[in-house]
Parts: sequence; C-alpha cells; structure tokens
Amino acid sequence: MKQKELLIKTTKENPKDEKSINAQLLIRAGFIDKLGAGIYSYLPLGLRVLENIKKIVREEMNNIDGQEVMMPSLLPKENWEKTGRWNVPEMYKLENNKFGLGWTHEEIVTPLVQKYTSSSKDFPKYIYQIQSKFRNEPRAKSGLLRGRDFIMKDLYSFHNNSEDLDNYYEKVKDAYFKIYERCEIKDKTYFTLASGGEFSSAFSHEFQTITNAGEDIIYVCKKCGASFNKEIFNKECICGSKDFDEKKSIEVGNIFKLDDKYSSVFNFKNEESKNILMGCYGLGITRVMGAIVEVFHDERGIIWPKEISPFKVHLISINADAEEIYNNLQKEGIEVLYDNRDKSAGEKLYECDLIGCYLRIIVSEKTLEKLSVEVKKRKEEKTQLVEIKNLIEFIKNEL
RNA sequence: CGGGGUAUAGUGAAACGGCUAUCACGAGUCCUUUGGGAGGAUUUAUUCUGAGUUCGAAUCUCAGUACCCCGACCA
Repeated sequence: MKQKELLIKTTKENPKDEKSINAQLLIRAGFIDKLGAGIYSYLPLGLRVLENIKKIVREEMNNIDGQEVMMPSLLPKENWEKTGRWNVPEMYKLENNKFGLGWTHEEIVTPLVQKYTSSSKDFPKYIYQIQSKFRNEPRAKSGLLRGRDFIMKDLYSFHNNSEDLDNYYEKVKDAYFKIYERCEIKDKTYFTLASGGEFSSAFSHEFQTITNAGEDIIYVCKKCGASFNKEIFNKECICGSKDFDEKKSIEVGNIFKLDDKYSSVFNFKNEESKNILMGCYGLGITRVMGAIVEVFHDERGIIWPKEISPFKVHLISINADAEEIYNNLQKEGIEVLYDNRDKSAGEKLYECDLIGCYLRIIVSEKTLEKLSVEVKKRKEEKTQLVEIKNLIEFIKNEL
C-alpha cells in the first residue's frame, strides 16, 4: 500500500475529547475516527489491525473445533421476552418496539442449535461468531475499552454432561491464552475468578490484562499467583495465603458455565435424562485492540506486536527512490506500507513512529551508496544496515 | 442515572460585554526544501442549538444537546 493513497490523516495534537491513551494514539495515528461516545469508525489501518486480531481468534477457535456462524444483530422482541431479558438496561430497542439490537446471543444461538439438532447424539456442539454488539452503556469511556458499538467474539458450547462441559471449558481457557500470547499481552493477563453474575449460578472466569487504563481491580496472590476480581475478593487465597498485589486491569475475555440456564428449552434429553448444558465464552476484539495500545506505546506512538501490526513493514524513502524495493517486497507477499509522499524526512519519521508498524525500512541516498538500507524494529532502538540483495531474506527471517 | 467540567476554522488554542473574532498546525495552489514534524506567498468561520438580558453577546442568564472525567451500573 502506498501511503499517498491511504485514507489517513495524522495529527500532532491530541483530540480534546479523548483522555485515554488508546483513543488519543489511535485517533492521532489515523486508525479510528470518533462518531460518538463509544462509537468509532475503523479506518484502513485500524481495520487491518482488527482483521489481524480476528484472524488469530478464528484460528484458535477453529483449533478447538469451533464452528463459525454469523447471527443477526436485529433481534425480535419475542426471543428476549422468553428469557426475561427484553427490559434490561443494555438493550437498544428500536422505535417500533419489536426489535432490539444484539448485546449477547444466548437467545438466538440456543433456538438455532435446537433447530439443527435432533438428539443427544448430536452433541457436543461449539458455535461462535465475530460480530458487532450493541450495548446501551450508561457510561461509554476510555476509547475502545468500553464502547456502545463494539466487536466481540462469542462462543457457545453445548454438552451432554458436566464433565464434557468442564473439559471443553479448560480447552477454551488454553485457547484464550494462546490468543493473548500471539497478541503479546499474555504476560500481563491473569485468569481471574469473578462473580458469575445474574445469569450464571457459580463463578465465572475473566482474563484480566494489567493496565492503568483498566476499570477493574484484581488481587493477585503473591504466593500461588491465583487472582480474584475485587467483587468476590475475600482476603484469603485458596492456597491459604493472605498476601496479595492489588492491580488495575481490563477484562479482555470472560468465560462461564451457563449449565442449563438457557438450554432447558431443548425438548430432548440426554442419556441420563439431563438437560443439555451450555458454556459461554466472550472475547472483545475491539477491546483487545485498545488494550494492546495501552500496553504497547511510548512517548512517540504505538508499538504494534508483530502479528497485530497493520503492515509488517513501513518503508520510508528519504531523498531516494524506493519504488523497486517496494515492488520486490510486495512480490514476496510481505505486507508493506510505502511512504512515497513528498514530505520532509522528519515528518515521515515522526509519523512512522506514531503509526508503529513492526519493522521500519529506510531507503536513503546515504545508504544506497553502500547498496544497503536501514532496518529497525519499532520496539528496539538499534538500527541495522542490510544489503539490498539480502533484504528479502532478512525481512522474512524477522517475520 | 448522581456529581464535576468543556463546547470558537479540518485539528489544537486565544480574544475585558465593544474595532474586520486572533494565532499555530493541517489542507489547496506556486516557489525553495528533504536524516527527526523546514521556509516564503496566497486561500481557509452560521463562535454547539434555542430563547433571554443589552445600544451592542464568543463573552452574561435560562433551557436543551454533545463530549470528557469521578461515582453507580457493567450477560
């Protein structure tokens, strides 16, 4: 992609109506555009980031046999009335009062699975989607961290018995950690015991990423590492220790067992004449994007993890023609953003740091004399001189 | 939903109740520039909406709306 043609405008000044770091940087660097509180457009760069996160999530969900579907967002009132969730604060109701916008999908996925199964032999089933969710947040805030229109992956599992549910629950937990590992926030993400909430009998588990921008407080046991959400924290760990670290964090995932809360409607029983049991597993795609920016940035801008970077390579020419190098990189299938604009060197470098692609290549008169270019990782200070004839191989090794 | 704050050009800011609403950046055109946001020329506004006070309102008052922050809420 040539930067001259990209729909992007970066700014030096922070927008005055955003205080959170993720919103400030993402807007300044041209990834997102604000339409209202908790409502954002994703511009070409921002959409590439989202797609990268979605790709990781899809791969890990498919690895645990998840089947992707897409359910509607426009949802009939009747579905919600059956479960008593029509009159909840989260629901955006449409003017005609016959439909509401989807803020979760138990009401849709359960009848769907019921319709396409006919006996307990059809189970288990694992159904997920990646889709816009709408929640009437009383207070949208912190940029992408709490939106009213946001993107979420929601997986629903259906089981014959609780052992099967328990086993799958563990598999989802592992899959989530793989996702956070690939997003490079695993080190800062804790598997946290939390309240089950109104619709789940026991406890739920949250994946909490440590950041000051977070809106939750968790307590991490210094002895065994177990962590607890403030809402259920009772001052003594399961290991018996009373020594905790208190940390601010953002919930980047939430999994819980619904048991038969919604699935008691299935009109067939399993072998033990028990109901089908459900698990529900949420992961906020846009929230993860915001959390990554909160975790990975410096005073100059965003520092994207390798797999998330909108382009793997940002190619910059200073007083030189980088067209041929750009074409060669593209031919090799390397995602490259080429700054071919007629701007001063300083401006290009500042923008490059702000946007924060994983690798930076600078082509200049100075290094072309040595038949070389400069390559630098955004997260590192050191720059390497690489001969042009070895460039493709060098880059491929880095990616 | 309670409390606090803000609203002026595309962006960020300035302007005592009084002159043609000012500055920087961005963007457009022209010229010179090119290793860390370069320089000159030129162009760029319904001061959030509605009412009121006043000879006169960006400025004061009231109402509304939007946004930010704190809290409550957060399957």
